[in-house]
Amino acid sequence: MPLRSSSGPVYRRIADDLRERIGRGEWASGAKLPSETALGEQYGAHRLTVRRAIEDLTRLGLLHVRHGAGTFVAPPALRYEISVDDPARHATAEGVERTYTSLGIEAAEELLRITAEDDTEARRHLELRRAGMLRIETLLYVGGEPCVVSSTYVENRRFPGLADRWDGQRSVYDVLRENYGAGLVYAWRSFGATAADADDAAAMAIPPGSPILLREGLSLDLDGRPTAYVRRRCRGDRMKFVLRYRD
Amino acid sequence: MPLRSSSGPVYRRIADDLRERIGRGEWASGAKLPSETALGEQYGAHRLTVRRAIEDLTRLGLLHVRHGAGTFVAPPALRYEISVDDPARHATAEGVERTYTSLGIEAAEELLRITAEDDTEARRHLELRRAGMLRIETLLYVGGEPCVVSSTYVENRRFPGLADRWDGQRSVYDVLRENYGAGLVYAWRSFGATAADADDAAAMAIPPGSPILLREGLSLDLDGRPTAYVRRRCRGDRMKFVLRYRD
DNA sequence: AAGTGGTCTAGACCACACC
DNA sequence: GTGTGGTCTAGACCACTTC
Repeated sequence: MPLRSSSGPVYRRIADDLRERIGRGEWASGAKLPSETALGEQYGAHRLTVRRAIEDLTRLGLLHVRHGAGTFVAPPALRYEISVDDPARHATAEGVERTYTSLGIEAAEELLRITAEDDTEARRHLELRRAGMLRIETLLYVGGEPCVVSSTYVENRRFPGLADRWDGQRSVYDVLRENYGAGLVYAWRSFGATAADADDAAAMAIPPGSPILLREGLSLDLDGRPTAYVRRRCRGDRMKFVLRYRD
Repeated sequence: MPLRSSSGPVYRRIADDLRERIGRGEWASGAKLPSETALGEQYGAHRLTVRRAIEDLTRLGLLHVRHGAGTFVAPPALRYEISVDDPARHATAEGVERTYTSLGIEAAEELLRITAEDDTEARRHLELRRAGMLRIETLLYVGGEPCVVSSTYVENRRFPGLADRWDGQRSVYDVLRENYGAGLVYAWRSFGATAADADDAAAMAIPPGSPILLREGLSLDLDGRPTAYVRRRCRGDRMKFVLRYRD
């Protein structure tokens, strides 16, 4: 099989060709591609060269690879749209889980771990003069898939015994509110993009390096004191935040 | 040199070790690492295995590779913070360039091309019953670096001769306003994450697969008719959008 | 010209999924 | 067990930067 695009490295020409063949419908959504070895024979290229093309298309979200099973055409990315438009509605910081379920999206939050771990960014935002933070890590399943890893940082001495009072069933915000009487409102949220590190990748069952939507935020207590800094890492192919100005 | 972390693939252990050595200050920010071959000898691994580790760290933004010159420790990512908090201030859709310069950030927009190219997403948002769109592609330099690739879609027949009236010096929105009297306001904007494809990578001088912050938006004319759909692809290591609720 | 990263091939072995 | 992807080595040649 001759490769059409005449210039550039072989792996790119293979990627372009695979892309076109998928676009033409040669393999339907969810269908299994030939093995890497077989594709290598088709293109007259080594398996590793084909592999490089497949890796690139995987990061772009066009393919999905399952170890031992095969390489598949990824279904069109279904992105959950989360509205962040109405400051009033979001003045009260609520848990991620509720953010989704209130939109009619099936979601469940799981507590991964609570550790005493300092983070320079968190410390800066919480305006702490000395160390001593708790990091609460949770994993959010959306539509049955692990999609969001959250790290919430709070000052340790403001929430003594927090780890023990956790039943794993309530959101971070609810626990802070109910056990410590801390009312929380958002100060700001931010949106960025980064790559999945090994931990993110393992937690969300995606290849390392996959696009991640980085969602940070700071919550204040009712006295206006910085209280909780959260850093969420969301699967880029599943999440989307929308800011509506008018209909 | 023995590798510390005892489990997992070699390339990950090398990546972890390099990360730690950078953290310890063995190489300062901007400093040049040993060549891939030399690192391979240090770790007793093949050059390609080292290379895999370097690729991962590059996507994470810790390293920066220059073909023919070497591998360098990337300076801490400087992210430009763009406020999207005040709907009133942004009611009038303005060009990207002005968004940045009004924040005191050096920015310059360059017209790449105008083509007649249909896009199903754009067509849906613009609510067009039939094909016939213009795609205006621009590249925004921020702080001297190419950081944002924008595609703006408008209905062709609403803006006849648009390509000819372009002097390349004004923003898309200004051209639409001044030449066609189209007042524009934002309807919504959205934030997502994806990977750089080959085109994005070439335009912004980043490796393919790098994290990209995807910023879409729809503008309406004063009659409330969908008029311009824009899709911006921003370097994930340079951009950050902030939504402020209160100080 | 020398050094560096970019690409490609060849072949091997391992880990996992499915039958 | 068989087939699939995941990792690793060996060695080659090319393209680019730097001198």
